[in-house]
Amino acid sequence: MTRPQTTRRKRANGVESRQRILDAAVEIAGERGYEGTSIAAVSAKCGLPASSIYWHFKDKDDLIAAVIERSFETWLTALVLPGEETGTPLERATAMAANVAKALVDAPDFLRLGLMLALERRPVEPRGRTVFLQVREISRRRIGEVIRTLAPDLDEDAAHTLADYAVAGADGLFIHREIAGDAFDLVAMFALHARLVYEAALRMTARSGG
Amino acid sequence: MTRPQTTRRKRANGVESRQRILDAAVEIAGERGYEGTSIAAVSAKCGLPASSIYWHFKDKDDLIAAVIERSFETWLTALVLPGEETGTPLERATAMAANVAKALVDAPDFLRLGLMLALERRPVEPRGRTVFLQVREISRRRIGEVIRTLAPDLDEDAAHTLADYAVAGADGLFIHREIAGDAFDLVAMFALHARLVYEAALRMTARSGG
DNA sequence: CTCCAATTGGAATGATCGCTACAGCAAGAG
DNA sequence: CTCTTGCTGTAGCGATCATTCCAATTGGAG
Repeated sequence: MTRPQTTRRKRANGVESRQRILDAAVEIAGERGYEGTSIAAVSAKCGLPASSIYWHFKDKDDLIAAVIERSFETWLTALVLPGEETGTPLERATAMAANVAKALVDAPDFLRLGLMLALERRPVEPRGRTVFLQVREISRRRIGEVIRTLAPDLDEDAAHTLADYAVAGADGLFIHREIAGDAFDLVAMFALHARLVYEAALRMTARSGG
Repeated sequence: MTRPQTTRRKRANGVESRQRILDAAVEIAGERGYEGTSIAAVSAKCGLPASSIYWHFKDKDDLIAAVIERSFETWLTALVLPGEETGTPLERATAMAANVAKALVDAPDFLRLGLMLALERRPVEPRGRTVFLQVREISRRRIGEVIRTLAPDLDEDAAHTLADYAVAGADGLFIHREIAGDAFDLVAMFALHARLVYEAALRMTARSGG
């Protein structure tokens, strides 16, 4: 169990093979969904035999979960959050939304696959679906915090509702871009979305507070 | 070809069998997606042998397309559009959105399955996906017309953008309800969505027009 | 009755499914 | 050198896949 810290990882393939398998799997799963992702197809696409896939991953469910996890990390890496001294609160909110949209354009696999899994309701839930829903829930809470920061006088229910509305809108806009293609400017639409949510928060505050 | 108009449809099953097959198929397809819908599973659920399914439908793709078409008709039947003399334009818009949401709660299969198919990008596109995208495009145009009616001075680009935003929001809110369950009040959220879009249209009109 | 068309039942097709068993090979450790 | 570990290659397991074939069955038309 004492693993040697000297740089040994060169004898066959190892880490690189795992990446190749995940690369192939994310492509096929994004095309055909959970059930449509066959081990044989992944094997053919990455050039490694099925036994290698099963050496790296326990079973198909484990593979899909790993795909979700890695594509989420890829998306997180692509996501650059702006500094805090940018301008008005509205400008900061729209800039943040625009950066999320940019990351989604650069790394769409996470949300595409996650939404596919989220819409399915099979008797035994795939682990990848659970992972996605957890990440989604965390995002929802974070958006809720941002909303409460930007509109501190908003009551709890309204902030919760607006956070739900914000994530739902993000999902919907992403899907619309997946359908409509590059012609749909996701970054601009996310900025618009952020503005509408922000203005709604202001109006709701004024209504309940005054 | 001269089909007898006397009520003969009683000898084996015919029309009823077709409905039973579609009932089973919509349930399984809504659970497991396109690839996960096996003829054997549909056969087991509806009690009819596979040969009956293939007598009624050309192949699996034809079956899924029929499922989409019928669930769309079911949704259209559940959709009651309000009369035109209800109140302010805003009230009419929110009432319309609420009715769409109610129909989605009562008949969610169409949008659930349609979005599942829409997210997939398999090399040979299922006919059901094409059907769904066409219906969706028609809806988008209709929403654009409503927006132009409610905000006649809005320029064409802004109306188009808001129509995209409206359908995307509807999709996203629907998905959020599929994930969160009955605790998420889809009708109220659709009403809120309609209000935000409406107010955005007014603001955009004021900005460009004045 | 006979005949025909509409359905169903059941069995079978070859292909593909997820997954496993196991031998082979390359390289670091002793 | 040998031994172990990490990974690949081949073959194959039983199950299930979409689809087809064809022999019943059933009720209306003649």
